[in-house]
Amino acid sequence: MPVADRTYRIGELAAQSGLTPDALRYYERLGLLPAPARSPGGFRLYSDTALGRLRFIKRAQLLDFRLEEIHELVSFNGRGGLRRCRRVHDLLSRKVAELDAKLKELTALQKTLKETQRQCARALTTEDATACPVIEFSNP
Amino acid sequence: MPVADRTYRIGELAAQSGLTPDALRYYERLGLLPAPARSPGGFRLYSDTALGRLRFIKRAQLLDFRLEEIHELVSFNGRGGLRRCRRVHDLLSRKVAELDAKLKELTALQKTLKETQRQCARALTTEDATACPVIEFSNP
DNA sequence: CTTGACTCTGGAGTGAACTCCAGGGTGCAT
DNA sequence: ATGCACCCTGGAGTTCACTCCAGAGTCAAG
Repeated sequence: MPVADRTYRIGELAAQSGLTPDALRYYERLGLLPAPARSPGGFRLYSDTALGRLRFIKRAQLLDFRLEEIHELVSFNGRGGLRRCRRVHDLLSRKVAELDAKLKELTALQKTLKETQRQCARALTTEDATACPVIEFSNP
Repeated sequence: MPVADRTYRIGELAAQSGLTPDALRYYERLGLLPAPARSPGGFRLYSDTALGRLRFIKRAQLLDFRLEEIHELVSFNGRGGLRRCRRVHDLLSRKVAELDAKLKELTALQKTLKETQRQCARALTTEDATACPVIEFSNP
């Protein structure tokens, strides 16, 4: 699955992942990103598995997991026993429920938003500022 | 549309809106919430239009508007002219696009999440921790 | 009136997730 | 061998959206 079997220095990995070197070091401090190999001179040398981990982190963040929760998720490695499994299960359940609710809400809001934006665009083309919708799309 | 034509003190409005008095005063400082009438002694006296505004703010927050952006939205009152209208339009366009992307991503993630959670639940009922999925749901 | 719950202001503090910095060292190309 | 871009560490600083606080005042009920 790896694209190539090479190593990255921190700046390169940062660029690949859309983060900054500082953010990567920060993740390492938090235990989210395993401490990578080092060059003789002390530079971090990442393999592309690190890239996978970073993608995972970003996706989890999109799901509104906080970094601490993500840490719990990634530090589960199959050797945590049932207690850990239960913890993971609970985290996921809660997130699934939250996400369901959020998706519903967002989908509804998106409709209103689009409608408002359309009105706004029309006001713009007719150059009639008074037709610009008063932004208080506070329906239900 | 108002439920009743009465006034609320800050604690009451806070309770109604699920916020805290501190948060309401904070919003007022930011210009998100118009400065309300005051009692002779200096207490804030809100009408229920404030409640509408607060609901608006919460919805906008759900849409990932930051408070500063929300401020831009609510300070548009139809008397800002076309420039303002354009600004609002741009904000909305950007948000609509962002939200489209986010919804797509979230919907996809939700599927993976549910699948993972299901596996996890099965591991739990069979008491087989090794069947607990390694949480690295980092597909595409 | 007194009491107790509530409110006022201005400013400091919090947590999350970074970001920036100084004062150094590394490494590769020329 | 000398630039020059990059990297190191530890710690301080930033932004966002609040939250907490002290010290003082308000107000409705009993």
